[in-house]
Amino acid sequence: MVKITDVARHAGVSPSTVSYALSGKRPISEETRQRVEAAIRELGYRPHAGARALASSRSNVLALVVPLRAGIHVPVVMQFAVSVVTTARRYDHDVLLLTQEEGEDGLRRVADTALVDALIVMDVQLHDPRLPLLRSLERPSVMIGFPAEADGLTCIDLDFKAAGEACVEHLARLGHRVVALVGSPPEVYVRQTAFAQRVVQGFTAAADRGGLSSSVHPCEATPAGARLVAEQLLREQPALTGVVVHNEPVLEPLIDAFEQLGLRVPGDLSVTAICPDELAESVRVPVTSVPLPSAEVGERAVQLLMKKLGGSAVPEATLLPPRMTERASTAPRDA
Amino acid sequence: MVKITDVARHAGVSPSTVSYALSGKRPISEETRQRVEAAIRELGYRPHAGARALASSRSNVLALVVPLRAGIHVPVVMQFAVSVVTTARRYDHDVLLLTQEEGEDGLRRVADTALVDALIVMDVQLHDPRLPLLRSLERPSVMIGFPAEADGLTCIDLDFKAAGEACVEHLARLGHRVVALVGSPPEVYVRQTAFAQRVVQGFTAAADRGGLSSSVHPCEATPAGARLVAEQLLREQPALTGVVVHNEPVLEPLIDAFEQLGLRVPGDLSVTAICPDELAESVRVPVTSVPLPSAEVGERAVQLLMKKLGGSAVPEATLLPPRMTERASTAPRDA
DNA sequence: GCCAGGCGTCGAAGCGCTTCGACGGAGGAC
DNA sequence: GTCCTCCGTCGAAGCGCTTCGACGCCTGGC
Repeated sequence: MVKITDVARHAGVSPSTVSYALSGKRPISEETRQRVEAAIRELGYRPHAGARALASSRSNVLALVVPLRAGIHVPVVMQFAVSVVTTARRYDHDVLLLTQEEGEDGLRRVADTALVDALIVMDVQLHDPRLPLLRSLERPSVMIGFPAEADGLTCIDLDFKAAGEACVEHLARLGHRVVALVGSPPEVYVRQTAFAQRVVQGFTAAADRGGLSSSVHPCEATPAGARLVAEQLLREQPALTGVVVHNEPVLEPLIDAFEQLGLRVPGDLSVTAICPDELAESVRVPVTSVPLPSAEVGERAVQLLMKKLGGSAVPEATLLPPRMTERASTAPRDA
Repeated sequence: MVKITDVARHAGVSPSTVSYALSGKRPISEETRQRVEAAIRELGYRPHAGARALASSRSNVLALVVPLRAGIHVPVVMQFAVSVVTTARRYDHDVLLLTQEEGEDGLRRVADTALVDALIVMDVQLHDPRLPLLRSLERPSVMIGFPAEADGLTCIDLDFKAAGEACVEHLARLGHRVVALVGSPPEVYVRQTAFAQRVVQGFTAAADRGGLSSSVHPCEATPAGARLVAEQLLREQPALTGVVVHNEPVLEPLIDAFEQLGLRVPGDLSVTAICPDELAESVRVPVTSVPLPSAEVGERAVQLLMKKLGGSAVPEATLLPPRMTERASTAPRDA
């Protein structure tokens, strides 16, 4: 193994000079830097991560806790993860993967052993048990999602409440008076997953404000679940003309089910969704949607963490505004 | 931060004794061990990962390279990842997440900096450019998937060839004489992704052996792609009665398309798939399938790595035999 | 009763890097 | 010309842990 002393000898300088040339923490003359860089290249030098972590008390590794529970859409999780890793690399950091299963112990472990410098936590619940832990940790963290009480913590997410509102307002603008939200599976609400709750809040608030009649329907993430909800809606809400879907796997099956029950989209029923653009576009009837900008959220989460690691203050809450794309699934009522 | 010397002082022993009590690498009297453990608990001691890595030249971290290219089924990737993380934790290891995008440089980096002790690589191609790199690395690795030439490397995967054969043989046993394989999107074959190729080999070999007439059809991973292939099959293979699907997202849409074209499953057409059990079970007509045992593959991959890290020899190739589950989508021809 | 051998523990020497204080020399201010 | 400053570099001291050799003591064999 080639080490920093080898590089130093080869370049005719001291090890500390090599270190400073690498980190830029002290000025090094152009000429010396060149020699050092040449030596590094010729010898194929790679600083030892452990030694570096020990001496600098920085591991340049971030922890990412991914959810693996029922009811969350896996591709979205993966998009987050990839975006986090990619962004972290831009800041010369790596990403350690933790599963929800490891729970609080896992967080504490990687933080206390100095395996990681900072943490990103996904799938936050309104009253998440990890909140006090994150507050007590001596390392910065960012949560993707908003708990009920976020004092002293840093959170970022799509503004799901505004997204719910945007969907309803879009439907209201088109003249719809009776709307329904087809949401996540029941267990997601039972767990009080923050983002699901906020969609409901926004949906309901906007409907009330606009004087619309509204109802909320959890839905199993299967085609069968979709059919069930479609039938139920038809039965219980015959005047229904607008639907908001916040449940990725169910979007296409639900539209199929409506059509099989004789409701044309958007002729009889306008449908909007909160889901990735790819999904919205790939459905037979492209769906007017508010995408969850996972790539942006992941990137911004890492950037927040980097700022915190750099000692800067960051806003406690970052809510990304929803951006709706109109597609073929919504139309004016009585059009 | 509490360190090993604090623990030692508190327990009235030397630091090395604490270390040996923790690692078990030398005998320690029961009584001393108790005192050490008590001290650790009382002080909340956590060994510093970097220091440990530096002194022992073991980081207790594994690298996992996940694919993020088009045409691979994301939930399956996630299952692998979770299984790898979970198993690694059982062996007191953590997992560093690398994306395919980082490529060979990323592998070399984490290996050379001693950030990780060993590597797991997914989505192997027949002529994978990372092969020579993995051979040259001084750290053990395991590939999930089989390249064309695996000499000197360790590979594990479902025996996709046998899986393809099993599907055909099952159909042949039921009396079907004309079969088709609906496969992955074209780009997967263009890239020569190993597992996709092997399914084709097994499918074709078994069909030839059994004197069946067979054809292979790549398929875009969208409902539209499924419809296209269904129509094409109907047109070009009117005598077709058996289909093997190896393309998760397309399974349900394909069956829908067949039924809309007037073919009943399994009445007119028997369908088998290579896909996760959950998917096979969630389709309207539960599908006879060979599951990809991702959890087992991930677990075994980690175990192989642990053996290699322990200095033991391991088999170069581990092929997990396919296990078919019969469901409602297959029936005897002319039944 | 004496010596060999092993068990249990200690001390010290690193592992490879960063960082702090120091220092020589060059340049600017007066 | 002198003094001060700042730039660029060096040396040494750790960072917190593991591990190797050494050593004392207890046990057992004869």
